[in-house]
Amino acid sequence: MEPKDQIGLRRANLAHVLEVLRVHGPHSRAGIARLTGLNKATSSSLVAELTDRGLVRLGSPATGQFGRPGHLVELRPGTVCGIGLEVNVDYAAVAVLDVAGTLVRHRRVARDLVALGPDGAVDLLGELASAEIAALRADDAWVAGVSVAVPGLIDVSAGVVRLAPNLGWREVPLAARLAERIGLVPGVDNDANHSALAEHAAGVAAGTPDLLYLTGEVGVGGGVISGGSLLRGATGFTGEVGHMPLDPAGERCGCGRIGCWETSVGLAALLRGVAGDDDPVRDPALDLEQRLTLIAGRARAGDARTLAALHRIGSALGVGASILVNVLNPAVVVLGGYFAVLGRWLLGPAREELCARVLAPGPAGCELVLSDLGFTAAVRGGAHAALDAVLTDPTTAPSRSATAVRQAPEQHRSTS
Amino acid sequence: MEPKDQIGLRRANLAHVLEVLRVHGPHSRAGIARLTGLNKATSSSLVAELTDRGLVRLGSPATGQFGRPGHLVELRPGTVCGIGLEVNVDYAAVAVLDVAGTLVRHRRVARDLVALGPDGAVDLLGELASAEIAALRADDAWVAGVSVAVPGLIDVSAGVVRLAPNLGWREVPLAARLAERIGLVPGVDNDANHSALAEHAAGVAAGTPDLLYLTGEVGVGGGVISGGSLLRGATGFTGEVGHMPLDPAGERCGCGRIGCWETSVGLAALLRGVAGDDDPVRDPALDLEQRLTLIAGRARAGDARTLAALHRIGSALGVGASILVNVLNPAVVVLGGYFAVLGRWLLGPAREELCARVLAPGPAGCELVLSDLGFTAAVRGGAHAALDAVLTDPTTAPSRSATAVRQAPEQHRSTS
DNA sequence: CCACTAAGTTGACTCATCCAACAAAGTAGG
DNA sequence: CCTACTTTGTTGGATGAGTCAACTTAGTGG
Repeated sequence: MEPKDQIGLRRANLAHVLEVLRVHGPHSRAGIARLTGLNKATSSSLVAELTDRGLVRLGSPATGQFGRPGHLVELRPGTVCGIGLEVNVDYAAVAVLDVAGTLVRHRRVARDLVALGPDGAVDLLGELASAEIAALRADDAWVAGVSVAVPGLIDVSAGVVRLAPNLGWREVPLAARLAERIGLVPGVDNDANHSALAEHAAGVAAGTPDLLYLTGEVGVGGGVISGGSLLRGATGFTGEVGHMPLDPAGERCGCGRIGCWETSVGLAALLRGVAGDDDPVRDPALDLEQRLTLIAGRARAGDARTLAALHRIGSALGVGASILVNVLNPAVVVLGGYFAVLGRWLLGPAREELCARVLAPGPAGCELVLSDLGFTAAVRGGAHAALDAVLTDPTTAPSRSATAVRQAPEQHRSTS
Repeated sequence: MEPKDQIGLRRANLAHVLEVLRVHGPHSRAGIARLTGLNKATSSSLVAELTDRGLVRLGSPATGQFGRPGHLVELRPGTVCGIGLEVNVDYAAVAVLDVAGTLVRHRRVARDLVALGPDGAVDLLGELASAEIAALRADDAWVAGVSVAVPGLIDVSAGVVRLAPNLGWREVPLAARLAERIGLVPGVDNDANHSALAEHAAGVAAGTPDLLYLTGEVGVGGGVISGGSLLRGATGFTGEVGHMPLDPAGERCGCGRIGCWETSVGLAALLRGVAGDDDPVRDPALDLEQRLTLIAGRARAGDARTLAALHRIGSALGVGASILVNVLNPAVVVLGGYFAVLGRWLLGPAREELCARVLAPGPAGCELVLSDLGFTAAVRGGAHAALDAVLTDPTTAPSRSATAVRQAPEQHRSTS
């Protein structure tokens, strides 16, 4: 990790320049030198190399007040991209982001993934990814990597899905299986972790070094970013917050235990709360978003039962979140999944409980916001995770001048 | 943080060598080169500089099997030391550790700190620290730093105790106040955080990059080390685990809320559980350790009430720990404070609940162990925190040859 | 006594950053 | 319109860290 070489030092400084551009936006080479603390000459040299690798470009001849105006250096859109994939219960998705953070492409296909099974899922994901990779290569862009979000317990280093209850998967070597289809080894991670990365990189909480992301789906998952990096834990299973035992007198959970947080804030609790057994919301022909639209409509119309249920869920959400806030002390808690869709009615009671229960003084512990990435957070996070490899080691991106001469004969290897 | 200079690179490599020696024990320069991936020549040069700074020394002429035997390089005891301080309700303590991790000195004085108040505490801590600093200077040792552990909410960067309920402190600028007495600015941190550092550096869980430390005192505190470094959170208030609301039908907590974890596993719960109103354990003349000895004696003797209470507490401990384990996924959970003293009776039921509730597959999530540092963990952790400055930047330690010539006239500045 | 092996040192070499001087490209004011 | 001023970006030389390869040193084993 720590550079030990001069070349490692160079790597770190290249990465540092990219980081500065990501955080502070376009700047002249002199400005970069000031921001990084490096010498002007070094800054120029670094920018030259990054330009050669297609990561930055010289933009508009900047707005100067005095003296010679500089040329702005900006992250170059379109040339170096990361691909994010997502599997979920009833859909799969793909997203392409470039280093500038712009969404190049996003596609989502509805499919019953449980019925397809792991084999079918690998086929589907492979197709989605291969199409994007081919399109990017045709565009002369370079693919920095691919990363897949899966709702379940993931062994990140091995690229294996250990357990994904909602998909019915167990011990699926997803990275290896996908690698056969797309020609490069993808990363695999939990969907909440990927979503947290997306929020950290580009969402409402962009740049916040300490944030907590909560997904509201069938289960409730958590992704934790602390000190600027994703918490992984000893075996990669952090953020399993759905089964916190919050009420010994509560209901039985799908996991077999009593009073798990999920039983009061999960999707099942929502449906149970707002709708009786023969309510149209439960129509199996409806998908998640249609149901949520229906519920939101009732809430907007002032339906008492709906509002009461949402209030109850909001409070329970606040109680559970307070535990996590006291343990992790994030600056922001981002609510994703269905929480974000119905957030308007959940946020009030949730904030009330949260603020009442957080021990840390000041308002710092109480910032609770809704994700603006909606259900796309996980895919986008995957793309960010894939891009992270280039952003921390820009030398992995191929040189566009030298390579053409020196590495041209080896092109086949890099495309394999 | 990241080195950007060659001199930053040098710093990082010096630190890397120290790290290797700390983790892998004494090695020859050639061995260090292999372990670090650096060149033999570089390794020699780095070791020479570290020797000059008093951080390492050449030890025994190593045990070789073939070829020329190397001289072992080892962390040098006694010359570069960190000082840890601790304030608690009924005692204050000081500990001195050297870079080799050996406890040079440990002293603990019983005192009613609540009665003394912040001013008295500053006096007492100042005396304890100054005595050690003077002794070390007389020994020609160099003090790398001082760090104080306080049971409460600490603003680490400002060195201010925001709130320490058990001490009755509020907004005490401890770092600044102590700096006046001892001539250097000490670090200040939460006692659980410091204890976690101690366990990470030298306790039962030494070297584990992901661990959770739980203190059993009047309150219950948590220190989290994840990915090899201490979790601090946005404002430095991580690990406030005592007030997790685990039972809506539970007892009222000192914080005013219902069913906090502390109400079932804190020291008050222990006393309530094992002893009636007029039980000798409640004799106000007894201090904590005497009470615990008494309780342990009864448990050993098979007293039914005591055993039942401990079993109940153990279970509650496991339930609460399971939440933290699911969120943080540590490899080890270390129990400190009174949990460690009575651990023999708590561990069984706690492990049972923990293993039943942890979602992560395999035995990884279930390792629950007792601290072997006992009530000294926090002070020791302070000393480790102080040493951390030198270990991450060895160039802060004064050169012993060049300094004698070049910096001799400036000696006064460095001792001020 | 002589191969053999591995440790540690030395001096030449590479390469990244720094430094200082300089050329370039604008603005402000007479 | 021209000149002083300010800031950008480049250039060539200096510093210094790490690498490499050859060499010396110091043991073991036959």
